[in-house]
Amino acid sequence: MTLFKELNLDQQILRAVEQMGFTEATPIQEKVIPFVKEGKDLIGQAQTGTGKTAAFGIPLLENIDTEEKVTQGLVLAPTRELANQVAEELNKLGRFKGIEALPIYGGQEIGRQIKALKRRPQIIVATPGRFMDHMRRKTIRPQTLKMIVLDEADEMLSMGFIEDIETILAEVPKERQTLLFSATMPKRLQSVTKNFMKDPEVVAIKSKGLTVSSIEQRYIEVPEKQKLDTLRYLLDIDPPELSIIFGRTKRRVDELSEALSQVGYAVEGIHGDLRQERRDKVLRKFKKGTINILVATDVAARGLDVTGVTHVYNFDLPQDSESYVHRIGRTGRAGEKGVAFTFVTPREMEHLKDIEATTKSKMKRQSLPTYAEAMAGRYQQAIDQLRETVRKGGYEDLDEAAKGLLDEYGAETLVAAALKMATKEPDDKNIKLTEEASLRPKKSSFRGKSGNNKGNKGRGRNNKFSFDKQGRKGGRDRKARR
DNA sequence: AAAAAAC
Repeated sequence: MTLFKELNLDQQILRAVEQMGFTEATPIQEKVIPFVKEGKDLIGQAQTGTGKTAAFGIPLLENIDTEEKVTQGLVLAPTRELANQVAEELNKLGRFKGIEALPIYGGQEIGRQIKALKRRPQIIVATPGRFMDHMRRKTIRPQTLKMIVLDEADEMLSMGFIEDIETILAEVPKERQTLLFSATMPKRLQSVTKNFMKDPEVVAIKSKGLTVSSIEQRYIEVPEKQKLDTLRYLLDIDPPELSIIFGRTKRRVDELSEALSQVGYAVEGIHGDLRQERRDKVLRKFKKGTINILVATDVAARGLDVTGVTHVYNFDLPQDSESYVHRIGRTGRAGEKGVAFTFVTPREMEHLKDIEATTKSKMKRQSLPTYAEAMAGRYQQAIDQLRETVRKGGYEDLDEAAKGLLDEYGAETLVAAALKMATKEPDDKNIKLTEEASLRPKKSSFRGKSGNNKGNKGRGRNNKFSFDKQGRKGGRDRKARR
Protein backbone atom coordinates (compact mmCIF):
# COMPACT_ATOMS: atom_id res chain seq x y z
CA MET A 1 0.00 0.00 0.00
CA THR A 2 1.32 3.39 -1.00
CA LEU A 3 0.19 6.76 0.24
CA PHE A 4 -0.16 9.66 -2.18
CA LYS A 5 2.24 11.52 0.12
CA GLU A 6 4.94 9.02 -0.80
CA LEU A 7 4.50 9.43 -4.54
CA ASN A 8 6.46 12.66 -4.75
CA LEU A 9 3.59 14.67 -6.08
CA ASP A 10 3.52 18.34 -6.81
CA GLN A 11 2.30 20.16 -3.67
CA GLN A 12 -0.68 21.67 -5.46
CA ILE A 13 -1.80 18.35 -6.88
CA LEU A 14 -1.34 16.56 -3.57
CA ARG A 15 -3.43 19.19 -1.87
CA ALA A 16 -6.24 18.63 -4.36
CA VAL A 17 -5.99 14.84 -3.97
CA GLU A 18 -6.23 15.14 -0.20
CA GLN A 19 -9.07 17.58 -0.38
CA MET A 20 -10.92 15.06 -2.53
CA GLY A 21 -10.57 12.65 0.36
CA PHE A 22 -7.92 10.30 -0.99
CA THR A 23 -4.91 9.25 1.00
CA GLU A 24 -4.02 5.83 -0.36
CA ALA A 25 -3.21 5.16 -4.00
CA THR A 26 -4.96 2.23 -5.68
CA PRO A 27 -2.73 -0.45 -7.24
CA ILE A 28 -3.05 1.00 -10.73
CA GLN A 29 -2.31 4.52 -9.53
CA GLU A 30 0.73 3.36 -7.63
CA LYS A 31 2.13 1.73 -10.76
CA VAL A 32 1.06 4.17 -13.44
CA ILE A 33 1.88 7.51 -11.82
CA PRO A 34 5.68 7.10 -11.66
CA PHE A 35 5.96 5.85 -15.25
CA VAL A 36 3.86 8.63 -16.67
CA LYS A 37 5.73 11.25 -14.67
CA GLU A 38 8.92 10.07 -16.32
CA GLY A 39 7.35 10.74 -19.68
CA LYS A 40 7.06 7.12 -20.80
CA ASP A 41 4.40 5.74 -23.11
CA LEU A 42 2.13 3.34 -21.31
CA ILE A 43 -0.52 0.72 -21.88
CA GLY A 44 -2.79 0.25 -18.90
CA GLN A 45 -4.88 -2.84 -18.78
CA ALA A 46 -7.28 -2.41 -15.93
CA GLN A 47 -10.86 -3.10 -15.18
CA THR A 48 -13.20 -0.25 -14.47
CA GLY A 49 -13.56 1.21 -11.03
CA THR A 50 -9.88 0.97 -10.20
CA GLY A 51 -9.13 4.66 -10.05
CA LYS A 52 -7.93 4.80 -13.61
CA THR A 53 -8.80 8.43 -14.26
CA ALA A 54 -6.67 9.70 -11.42
CA ALA A 55 -3.94 7.25 -12.40
CA PHE A 56 -3.36 9.04 -15.67
CA GLY A 57 -4.85 12.34 -14.56
CA ILE A 58 -2.44 13.08 -11.73
CA PRO A 59 0.78 12.69 -13.75
CA LEU A 60 -0.84 14.33 -16.77
CA LEU A 61 -1.54 17.40 -14.66
CA GLU A 62 1.94 17.30 -13.19
CA ASN A 63 3.52 17.33 -16.62
CA ILE A 64 1.54 20.38 -17.73
CA ASP A 65 3.60 23.53 -17.97
CA THR A 66 1.38 26.30 -16.65
CA GLU A 67 3.76 28.95 -17.99
CA GLU A 68 2.84 27.91 -21.49
CA LYS A 69 -0.59 29.12 -22.52
CA VAL A 70 -1.34 26.37 -25.05
CA THR A 71 -3.29 23.14 -25.03
CA GLN A 72 -0.88 20.40 -24.06
CA GLY A 73 -2.95 17.38 -23.15
CA LEU A 74 -5.72 15.50 -24.94
CA VAL A 75 -7.89 12.74 -23.54
CA LEU A 76 -10.11 10.86 -26.00
CA ALA A 77 -13.11 8.99 -24.63
CA PRO A 78 -15.85 6.88 -26.24
CA THR A 79 -18.94 8.61 -24.90
CA ARG A 80 -19.94 12.18 -24.15
CA GLU A 81 -20.83 11.38 -20.56
CA LEU A 82 -17.43 9.86 -19.97
CA ALA A 83 -15.68 12.86 -21.50
CA ASN A 84 -17.61 15.12 -19.17
CA GLN A 85 -16.80 13.05 -16.17
CA VAL A 86 -13.10 12.80 -16.90
CA ALA A 87 -12.90 16.55 -17.45
CA GLU A 88 -14.67 17.11 -14.16
CA GLU A 89 -12.21 14.96 -12.28
CA LEU A 90 -9.20 16.58 -13.96
CA ASN A 91 -10.55 20.00 -13.06
CA LYS A 92 -10.83 18.96 -9.44
CA LEU A 93 -7.34 17.52 -9.38
CA GLY A 94 -5.85 20.49 -11.20
CA ARG A 95 -7.68 23.18 -9.30
CA PHE A 96 -4.79 24.45 -7.20
CA LYS A 97 -2.35 24.28 -10.06
CA GLY A 98 -4.69 26.46 -12.06
CA ILE A 99 -5.30 23.99 -14.87
CA GLU A 100 -8.42 23.91 -16.99
CA ALA A 101 -9.66 20.70 -18.60
CA LEU A 102 -12.31 21.44 -21.20
CA PRO A 103 -14.81 18.80 -22.31
CA ILE A 104 -15.47 18.91 -26.06
CA TYR A 105 -18.11 16.70 -27.63
CA GLY A 106 -20.96 16.60 -30.08
CA GLY A 107 -24.45 17.82 -29.34
CA GLN A 108 -23.07 21.01 -27.87
CA GLU A 109 -23.21 24.33 -29.60
CA ILE A 110 -20.02 24.63 -31.61
CA GLY A 111 -19.80 28.42 -31.33
CA ARG A 112 -19.62 28.26 -27.58
CA GLN A 113 -17.01 25.54 -27.78
CA ILE A 114 -14.88 27.64 -30.08
CA LYS A 115 -15.12 30.52 -27.65
CA ALA A 116 -14.11 28.27 -24.77
CA LEU A 117 -11.21 26.93 -26.81
CA LYS A 118 -9.91 30.47 -27.24
CA ARG A 119 -9.16 30.45 -23.51
CA ARG A 120 -6.51 27.87 -24.40
CA PRO A 121 -7.35 25.22 -21.80
CA GLN A 122 -4.25 23.17 -21.03
CA ILE A 123 -6.22 19.95 -21.40
CA ILE A 124 -9.02 18.93 -23.75
CA VAL A 125 -11.19 15.90 -23.05
CA ALA A 126 -13.06 14.97 -26.20
CA THR A 127 -15.03 12.41 -28.11
CA PRO A 128 -13.30 11.65 -31.42
CA GLY A 129 -15.93 12.98 -33.82
CA ARG A 130 -16.16 16.50 -32.50
CA PHE A 131 -12.41 16.71 -32.00
CA MET A 132 -11.90 15.89 -35.68
CA ASP A 133 -14.46 18.53 -36.54
CA HIS A 134 -12.46 21.14 -34.65
CA MET A 135 -9.26 19.97 -36.25
CA ARG A 136 -10.72 20.57 -39.68
CA ARG A 137 -12.05 23.97 -38.67
CA LYS A 138 -8.61 24.72 -37.29
CA THR A 139 -10.18 25.75 -34.03
CA ILE A 140 -7.96 23.21 -32.34
CA ARG A 141 -4.29 23.02 -33.22
CA PRO A 142 -3.06 19.52 -32.49
CA GLN A 143 0.54 20.64 -33.04
CA THR A 144 0.83 21.93 -29.49
CA LEU A 145 -0.16 18.64 -27.86
CA LYS A 146 2.44 16.86 -25.78
CA MET A 147 0.36 14.15 -24.14
CA ILE A 148 -2.43 11.98 -25.50
CA VAL A 149 -4.58 9.60 -23.48
CA LEU A 150 -6.84 7.05 -25.14
CA ASP A 151 -9.34 6.12 -22.46
CA GLU A 152 -11.48 2.98 -22.82
CA ALA A 153 -9.67 2.27 -26.06
CA ASP A 154 -11.39 -1.06 -26.67
CA GLU A 155 -14.73 0.69 -26.51
CA MET A 156 -13.64 3.29 -29.01
CA LEU A 157 -12.52 0.46 -31.24
CA SER A 158 -15.78 -1.44 -31.03
CA MET A 159 -17.69 1.75 -31.68
CA GLY A 160 -15.82 2.30 -34.91
CA PHE A 161 -13.65 5.26 -33.89
CA ILE A 162 -10.39 3.58 -34.57
CA GLU A 163 -9.79 5.28 -37.89
CA ASP A 164 -10.59 8.67 -36.41
CA ILE A 165 -8.11 7.98 -33.68
CA GLU A 166 -5.43 7.03 -36.16
CA THR A 167 -6.12 10.23 -38.08
CA ILE A 168 -5.78 12.27 -34.92
CA LEU A 169 -2.61 10.48 -33.84
CA ALA A 170 -1.09 11.14 -37.25
CA GLU A 171 -1.73 14.88 -36.80
CA VAL A 172 -0.16 15.34 -33.40
CA PRO A 173 3.60 15.86 -33.03
CA LYS A 174 5.74 12.72 -33.03
CA GLU A 175 7.49 14.01 -29.95
CA ARG A 176 4.75 13.27 -27.50
CA GLN A 177 3.67 10.90 -24.78
CA THR A 178 0.89 8.44 -25.55
CA LEU A 179 -1.10 6.54 -22.94
CA LEU A 180 -3.66 3.90 -23.74
CA PHE A 181 -6.14 2.39 -21.32
CA SER A 182 -8.24 -0.59 -22.17
CA ALA A 183 -9.92 -3.46 -20.41
CA THR A 184 -9.11 -5.82 -23.27
CA MET A 185 -6.47 -5.88 -26.01
CA PRO A 186 -7.95 -6.95 -29.33
CA LYS A 187 -5.58 -7.36 -32.29
CA ARG A 188 -6.63 -4.17 -33.98
CA LEU A 189 -5.69 -2.22 -30.88
CA GLN A 190 -2.31 -3.89 -30.72
CA SER A 191 -1.59 -2.53 -34.17
CA VAL A 192 -2.35 0.97 -32.91
CA THR A 193 0.07 0.54 -30.05
CA LYS A 194 2.70 -0.71 -32.49
CA ASN A 195 2.28 2.13 -34.96
CA PHE A 196 1.70 5.04 -32.64
CA MET A 197 3.44 4.29 -29.36
CA LYS A 198 7.09 4.29 -28.43
CA ASP A 199 8.32 1.34 -26.46
CA PRO A 200 5.34 1.41 -24.10
CA GLU A 201 5.41 0.10 -20.55
CA VAL A 202 2.61 -2.34 -19.96
CA VAL A 203 0.82 -2.15 -16.66
CA ALA A 204 -1.75 -4.83 -16.02
CA ILE A 205 -3.62 -5.02 -12.80
CA LYS A 206 -3.89 -8.68 -12.09
CA SER A 207 -7.18 -10.21 -11.31
CA LYS A 208 -8.51 -13.70 -11.75
CA GLY A 209 -11.15 -12.73 -14.18
CA LEU A 210 -12.39 -9.59 -15.82
CA THR A 211 -14.97 -8.93 -13.19
CA VAL A 212 -14.61 -7.45 -9.76
CA SER A 213 -15.03 -9.85 -6.88
CA SER A 214 -17.01 -7.39 -4.80
CA ILE A 215 -19.87 -7.77 -7.28
CA GLU A 216 -22.24 -10.61 -6.59
CA GLN A 217 -23.39 -11.98 -9.92
CA ARG A 218 -26.70 -13.76 -10.30
CA TYR A 219 -28.85 -14.81 -13.17
CA ILE A 220 -32.53 -15.59 -13.43
CA GLU A 221 -34.03 -17.66 -16.19
CA VAL A 222 -37.18 -15.84 -17.14
CA PRO A 223 -39.47 -15.93 -20.17
CA GLU A 224 -39.61 -12.67 -22.09
CA LYS A 225 -43.19 -11.95 -21.04
CA GLN A 226 -42.43 -12.23 -17.34
CA LYS A 227 -39.41 -9.94 -17.32
CA LEU A 228 -41.24 -6.81 -16.25
CA ASP A 229 -43.00 -8.46 -13.31
CA THR A 230 -39.81 -10.19 -12.30
CA LEU A 231 -37.99 -6.87 -12.28
CA ARG A 232 -40.68 -5.21 -10.20
CA TYR A 233 -40.62 -8.07 -7.72
CA LEU A 234 -36.87 -7.84 -7.39
CA LEU A 235 -37.04 -4.09 -6.86
CA ASP A 236 -39.61 -4.59 -4.09
CA ILE A 237 -37.98 -7.53 -2.38
CA ASP A 238 -34.58 -5.89 -2.13
CA PRO A 239 -35.00 -2.17 -2.85
CA PRO A 240 -31.84 -0.70 -4.35
CA GLU A 241 -30.43 2.55 -3.08
CA LEU A 242 -29.24 3.36 -6.57
CA SER A 243 -29.57 1.07 -9.55
CA ILE A 244 -29.11 0.89 -13.29
CA ILE A 245 -31.30 -1.28 -15.51
CA PHE A 246 -29.85 -2.07 -18.92
CA GLY A 247 -32.08 -2.66 -21.91
CA ARG A 248 -31.06 -3.72 -25.38
CA THR A 249 -32.53 -0.98 -27.52
CA LYS A 250 -33.43 2.67 -27.22
CA ARG A 251 -37.10 1.93 -27.69
CA ARG A 252 -36.94 -0.72 -25.06
CA VAL A 253 -35.41 1.75 -22.61
CA ASP A 254 -38.18 4.26 -23.31
CA GLU A 255 -40.89 1.69 -22.73
CA LEU A 256 -39.34 0.23 -19.65
CA SER A 257 -38.76 3.55 -17.93
CA GLU A 258 -42.29 4.62 -18.81
CA ALA A 259 -43.73 1.39 -17.43
CA LEU A 260 -41.78 1.61 -14.19
CA SER A 261 -42.61 5.24 -13.58
CA GLN A 262 -46.29 4.45 -14.12
CA VAL A 263 -46.23 2.04 -11.22
CA GLY A 264 -44.53 4.52 -8.95
CA TYR A 265 -40.78 4.06 -9.18
CA ALA A 266 -38.47 7.06 -9.26
CA VAL A 267 -36.95 6.32 -12.62
CA GLU A 268 -35.67 7.98 -15.81
CA GLY A 269 -34.37 6.58 -19.06
CA ILE A 270 -31.19 7.54 -20.88
CA HIS A 271 -29.98 6.72 -24.40
CA GLY A 272 -28.27 8.25 -27.38
CA ASP A 273 -31.37 9.52 -29.13
CA LEU A 274 -32.16 11.95 -26.35
CA ARG A 275 -30.92 15.48 -26.69
CA GLN A 276 -27.66 16.06 -24.92
CA GLU A 277 -29.24 18.48 -22.42
CA ARG A 278 -31.72 15.82 -21.49
CA ARG A 279 -28.98 13.22 -21.08
CA ASP A 280 -27.03 15.55 -18.81
CA LYS A 281 -30.11 16.37 -16.79
CA VAL A 282 -31.09 12.75 -16.24
CA LEU A 283 -27.59 11.89 -15.16
CA ARG A 284 -27.50 14.81 -12.74
CA LYS A 285 -30.80 13.69 -11.19
CA PHE A 286 -29.44 10.19 -10.79
CA LYS A 287 -26.20 11.36 -9.21
CA LYS A 288 -28.14 13.57 -6.82
CA GLY A 289 -30.51 10.73 -5.91
CA THR A 290 -33.65 12.53 -7.08
CA ILE A 291 -34.28 9.33 -8.98
CA ASN A 292 -32.80 6.06 -7.78
CA ILE A 293 -33.33 3.99 -10.91
CA LEU A 294 -31.71 4.69 -14.26
CA VAL A 295 -32.89 2.71 -17.28
CA ALA A 296 -30.21 2.79 -19.95
CA THR A 297 -28.81 1.42 -23.14
CA ASP A 298 -25.13 0.62 -23.27
CA VAL A 299 -24.47 4.37 -23.43
CA ALA A 300 -24.31 4.18 -19.66
CA ALA A 301 -22.33 0.95 -19.56
CA ARG A 302 -18.99 2.50 -20.28
CA GLY A 303 -16.89 4.21 -17.72
CA LEU A 304 -19.82 5.94 -16.12
CA ASP A 305 -18.82 6.66 -12.58
CA VAL A 306 -21.63 7.11 -10.14
CA THR A 307 -20.76 6.21 -6.60
CA GLY A 308 -23.17 4.16 -4.59
CA VAL A 309 -24.83 2.08 -7.31
CA THR A 310 -25.96 -0.94 -5.32
CA HIS A 311 -27.77 -2.94 -8.03
CA VAL A 312 -27.36 -3.51 -11.74
CA TYR A 313 -30.07 -5.33 -13.67
CA ASN A 314 -29.46 -6.71 -17.13
CA PHE A 315 -33.07 -6.68 -18.21
CA ASP A 316 -31.84 -7.93 -21.56
CA LEU A 317 -28.78 -10.09 -21.86
CA PRO A 318 -25.87 -8.02 -23.20
CA GLN A 319 -24.62 -8.68 -26.71
CA ASP A 320 -21.16 -9.74 -25.74
CA SER A 321 -19.10 -10.37 -22.66
CA GLU A 322 -17.32 -7.02 -22.87
CA SER A 323 -20.61 -5.25 -22.58
CA TYR A 324 -21.47 -7.50 -19.65
CA VAL A 325 -18.27 -6.65 -17.85
CA HIS A 326 -18.78 -2.95 -18.37
CA ARG A 327 -22.39 -2.99 -17.34
CA ILE A 328 -21.94 -4.83 -14.08
CA GLY A 329 -18.86 -2.72 -13.40
CA ARG A 330 -21.19 0.22 -12.71
CA THR A 331 -21.71 -1.30 -9.28
CA GLY A 332 -19.19 -2.50 -6.71
CA ARG A 333 -17.01 0.51 -7.40
CA ALA A 334 -14.19 1.63 -5.13
CA GLY A 335 -14.39 -1.64 -3.22
CA GLU A 336 -18.03 -1.28 -2.26
CA LYS A 337 -20.43 -4.17 -2.57
CA GLY A 338 -22.83 -4.56 -5.43
CA VAL A 339 -25.26 -7.06 -6.92
CA ALA A 340 -25.78 -7.70 -10.62
CA PHE A 341 -28.88 -9.55 -11.81
CA THR A 342 -29.00 -10.85 -15.36
CA PHE A 343 -32.25 -11.92 -17.00
CA VAL A 344 -31.91 -14.79 -19.44
CA THR A 345 -34.64 -16.21 -21.59
CA PRO A 346 -34.53 -19.99 -22.01
CA ARG A 347 -33.22 -19.74 -25.57
CA GLU A 348 -30.39 -17.46 -24.45
CA MET A 349 -28.96 -19.88 -21.93
CA GLU A 350 -26.17 -20.88 -24.26
CA HIS A 351 -25.15 -17.27 -24.72
CA LEU A 352 -25.00 -16.89 -20.98
CA LYS A 353 -22.56 -19.77 -20.77
CA ASP A 354 -20.38 -18.00 -23.35
CA ILE A 355 -20.29 -14.90 -21.20
CA GLU A 356 -19.41 -16.89 -18.13
CA ALA A 357 -16.62 -18.62 -20.02
CA THR A 358 -15.06 -15.42 -21.38
CA THR A 359 -15.30 -13.52 -18.16
CA LYS A 360 -14.09 -16.53 -16.19
CA SER A 361 -16.77 -15.93 -13.66
CA LYS A 362 -19.74 -17.87 -12.50
CA MET A 363 -23.15 -16.40 -12.03
CA LYS A 364 -25.31 -17.86 -9.32
CA ARG A 365 -28.63 -19.14 -10.48
CA GLN A 366 -31.60 -17.69 -8.71
CA SER A 367 -35.17 -18.82 -9.01
CA LEU A 368 -37.98 -16.52 -10.05
CA PRO A 369 -39.11 -14.23 -7.28
CA THR A 370 -42.74 -14.76 -6.31
CA TYR A 371 -45.63 -12.38 -5.94
CA ALA A 372 -45.84 -13.25 -2.24
CA GLU A 373 -42.21 -12.31 -1.70
CA ALA A 374 -42.78 -9.07 -3.55
CA MET A 375 -45.79 -8.23 -1.39
CA ALA A 376 -43.80 -8.98 1.75
CA GLY A 377 -41.15 -6.60 0.45
CA ARG A 378 -43.70 -3.91 -0.26
CA TYR A 379 -45.18 -4.23 3.23
CA GLN A 380 -41.73 -4.07 4.74
CA GLN A 381 -41.09 -0.84 2.87
CA ALA A 382 -44.38 0.53 4.16
CA ILE A 383 -43.40 -0.41 7.71
CA ASP A 384 -40.02 1.30 7.31
CA GLN A 385 -41.77 4.33 5.93
CA LEU A 386 -44.15 4.50 8.85
CA ARG A 387 -41.30 4.13 11.35
CA GLU A 388 -39.43 6.91 9.60
CA THR A 389 -42.50 9.14 9.74
CA VAL A 390 -42.90 8.50 13.46
CA ARG A 391 -39.22 9.24 14.01
CA LYS A 392 -39.40 12.54 12.16
CA GLY A 393 -42.41 13.77 14.10
CA GLY A 394 -44.21 16.99 13.22
CA TYR A 395 -47.76 15.64 13.12
CA GLU A 396 -49.13 17.28 16.31
CA ASP A 397 -51.89 19.01 14.40
CA LEU A 398 -53.30 15.56 13.63
CA ASP A 399 -53.76 14.65 17.32
CA GLU A 400 -57.45 15.44 17.37
CA ALA A 401 -58.14 13.46 14.21
CA ALA A 402 -56.11 10.57 15.61
CA LYS A 403 -58.15 10.46 18.79
CA GLY A 404 -61.39 10.42 16.84
CA LEU A 405 -60.17 7.61 14.59
CA LEU A 406 -58.97 5.60 17.58
CA ASP A 407 -62.40 5.76 19.19
CA GLU A 408 -63.95 4.72 15.94
CA TYR A 409 -61.72 1.77 14.92
CA GLY A 410 -59.16 0.75 17.49
CA ALA A 411 -55.39 0.81 17.23
CA GLU A 412 -54.61 -2.39 15.30
CA THR A 413 -57.05 -1.73 12.54
CA LEU A 414 -55.74 1.78 12.08
CA VAL A 415 -52.09 0.85 11.92
CA ALA A 416 -52.80 -1.91 9.44
CA ALA A 417 -54.80 0.46 7.27
CA ALA A 418 -52.02 3.05 7.41
CA LEU A 419 -49.55 0.42 6.27
CA LYS A 420 -51.85 -0.66 3.49
CA MET A 421 -52.09 2.94 2.39
CA ALA A 422 -48.32 3.29 2.26
CA THR A 423 -47.89 0.06 0.33
CA LYS A 424 -47.04 0.30 -3.33
CA GLU A 425 -49.86 -0.55 -5.71
CA PRO A 426 -50.19 -4.23 -6.48
CA ASP A 427 -50.20 -5.40 -10.08
CA ASP A 428 -53.58 -4.13 -11.08
CA LYS A 429 -52.30 -2.05 -13.94
CA ASN A 430 -51.83 -3.99 -17.07
CA ILE A 431 -48.54 -2.75 -18.44
CA LYS A 432 -46.79 -4.45 -21.28
CA LEU A 433 -43.67 -3.89 -23.30
CA THR A 434 -44.29 -4.08 -27.01
CA GLU A 435 -40.85 -5.09 -28.07
CA GLU A 436 -39.36 -8.47 -27.52
CA ALA A 437 -35.66 -8.28 -27.15
CA SER A 438 -34.34 -11.74 -27.52
CA LEU A 439 -30.90 -12.10 -29.02
CA ARG A 440 -31.85 -14.53 -31.73
CA PRO A 441 -34.41 -13.66 -34.36
CA LYS A 442 -37.89 -14.86 -33.71
CA LYS A 443 -38.99 -17.90 -35.63
CA SER A 444 -41.91 -16.05 -37.03
CA SER A 445 -39.91 -13.09 -38.27
CA PHE A 446 -40.62 -12.50 -41.89
CA ARG A 447 -37.46 -12.13 -43.90
CA GLY A 448 -38.66 -11.69 -47.45
CA LYS A 449 -38.08 -14.34 -50.04
CA SER A 450 -34.33 -14.87 -49.87
CA GLY A 451 -34.73 -18.38 -48.50
CA ASN A 452 -31.26 -18.18 -47.03
CA ASN A 453 -32.32 -19.39 -43.65
CA LYS A 454 -32.46 -22.96 -44.72
CA GLY A 455 -28.99 -22.99 -46.16
CA ASN A 456 -27.43 -21.58 -43.02
CA LYS A 457 -28.95 -24.04 -40.65
CA GLY A 458 -26.51 -25.69 -38.32
CA ARG A 459 -23.51 -23.64 -39.30
CA GLY A 460 -23.83 -20.44 -37.35
CA ARG A 461 -20.88 -19.79 -35.11
CA ASN A 462 -18.48 -22.18 -36.71
CA ASN A 463 -18.69 -20.50 -40.04
CA LYS A 464 -15.13 -19.59 -40.80
CA PHE A 465 -16.07 -16.52 -42.77
CA SER A 466 -17.33 -14.96 -39.63
CA PHE A 467 -17.21 -11.30 -38.77
CA ASP A 468 -14.53 -9.71 -36.71
CA LYS A 469 -15.21 -7.96 -33.42
CA GLN A 470 -16.29 -4.75 -35.05
CA GLY A 471 -18.87 -6.59 -37.03
CA ARG A 472 -17.21 -5.67 -40.30
CA LYS A 473 -16.21 -7.99 -43.02
CA GLY A 474 -12.53 -8.10 -43.81
CA GLY A 475 -11.26 -5.71 -46.48
CA ARG A 476 -14.17 -3.34 -46.36
CA ASP A 477 -12.43 -0.66 -44.38
CA ARG A 478 -12.16 2.75 -45.91
CA LYS A 479 -8.42 2.70 -45.64
CA ALA A 480 -6.26 -0.18 -46.66
CA ARG A 481 -4.38 -1.92 -43.93
CA ARG A 482 -0.77 -1.12 -43.64
C1' DA B 1 -28.59 -6.52 -35.17
C1' DA B 2 -27.91 -2.50 -31.69
C1' DA B 3 -25.60 1.18 -29.79
C1' DA B 4 -22.43 5.07 -29.83
C1' DA B 5 -20.43 9.25 -32.32
C1' DA B 6 -19.99 15.08 -36.33
C1' DC B 7 -22.48 18.66 -38.85
